[in-house]
Amino acid sequence: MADTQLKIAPIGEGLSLKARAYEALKAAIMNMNIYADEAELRLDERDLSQRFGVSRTPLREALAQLDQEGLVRIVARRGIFIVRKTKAEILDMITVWAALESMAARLATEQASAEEMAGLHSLVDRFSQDEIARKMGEYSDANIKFHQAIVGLGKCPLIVEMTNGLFFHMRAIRQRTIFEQDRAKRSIVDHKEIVGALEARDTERAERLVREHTLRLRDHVDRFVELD
Amino acid sequence: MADTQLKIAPIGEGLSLKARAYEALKAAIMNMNIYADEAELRLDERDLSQRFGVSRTPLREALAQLDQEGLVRIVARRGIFIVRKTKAEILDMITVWAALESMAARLATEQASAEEMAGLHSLVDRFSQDEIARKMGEYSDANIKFHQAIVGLGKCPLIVEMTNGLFFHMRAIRQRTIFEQDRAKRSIVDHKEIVGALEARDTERAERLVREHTLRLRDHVDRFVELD
DNA sequence: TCCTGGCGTATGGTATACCAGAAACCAGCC
DNA sequence: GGCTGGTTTCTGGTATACCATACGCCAGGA
Repeated sequence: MADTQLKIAPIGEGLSLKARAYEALKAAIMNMNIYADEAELRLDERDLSQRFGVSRTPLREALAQLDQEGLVRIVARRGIFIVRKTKAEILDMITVWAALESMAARLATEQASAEEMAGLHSLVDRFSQDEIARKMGEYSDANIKFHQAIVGLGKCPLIVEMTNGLFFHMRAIRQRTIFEQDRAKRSIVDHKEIVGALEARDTERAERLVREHTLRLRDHVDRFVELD
Repeated sequence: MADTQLKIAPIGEGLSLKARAYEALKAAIMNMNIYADEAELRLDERDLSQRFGVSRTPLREALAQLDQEGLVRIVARRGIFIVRKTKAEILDMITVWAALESMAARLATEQASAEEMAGLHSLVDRFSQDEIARKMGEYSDANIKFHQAIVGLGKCPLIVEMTNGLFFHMRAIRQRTIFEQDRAKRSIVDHKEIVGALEARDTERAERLVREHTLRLRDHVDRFVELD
């Protein structure tokens, strides 16, 4: 299996301009704090096409895709606007997330190997409670990684894809760190319980714990996060 | 509240060519039995643009959208192909459906009014068991309507939107009537139980019944439907 | 001062021409 | 006869010019 084959270097990026524009725009929107008051929520096709150095055509296709995904809204002859999710929409996304991840947990108890479970276990252990206070910043990422890991163990590509979309939209909110804050402590406990249920192959319990955990986050956001 | 206002007729279709092309293509694909052996799965931009009487630009945007939704697959310099879902993908869609609808049922027990529940009840009663044998053709539609009704009662627009997308993809398979067939009888019983749990506001039970009902369909498809 | 209507401008929508790569086809050599 | 190389053609990708409309500006009149 040694590389007797000649591996040609990837000359171009290999991606279409549309795809590159899409990724660039997505990244740009993600790295922008769209909830800041002074945020410029309006985009201009011609301006962007100049800055990217491509024509409007591939750019428009990329924007159309972002529009369909709900990141921007294109209004004919008015402009293209970066979408600020309403609180209700955020809550709905968390609800769907709960539904999908709990189903993934259910599947994981039937599909995942012992090794995969072990990997999950270590992911939780790495963040023992006392570390949290110091690593609060990192926690949010680790938290998402944990949930994505569970989703992955469900072995259902569609669920993975859909939750990735949801997580992306959430990242915009993450700026408002209130999101987890003093929920971190509780989360760790929840996560340990969840891993326990998964490893015990307790389907019903794993599903229930995951659902309740995420729905609790939903209630938390509902009560303490102010958007709109 | 009488109409003292002058209601102006909608002069044009009001829709962009892109939107119209999208709808037309979607309808065309839906009405086509893409699983027939002789089905022409290849589309041509130039040919379509001539037949629709619009230029390639709006057509391409419509196709790009269909591509993103998974109805077609665009391959650079190769062609545009109508997608035949694999069996694994169908099963995954049913799994997600189960996850979303069971969550909707959960929400419905908390959100839906008594009147709405009654509406659901009548929907089931209209299809008593003995009628089924005769109306087998209609059953599939009624079945989907029932499930959509439950999803609607959850009052979560995102779940509604997502399940609609899933149902659309399923319709292509419906041709192969095996889908329900001798499951109709069992379905009616299940549906009545589900309505019962919803009306009793038994959150956990409603969720469980809906999930199990749909996962049973999943297993049925897994065992008896042959695709690919 | 405020309303009104014309008109210019900005912006997304559409049409069209051209580009580049892949596949099919064909001629020619071994 | 079959493989090889070029060449043609078909197809999606990209660039660009033009179109149509929503909005703002401004002059004019009540």
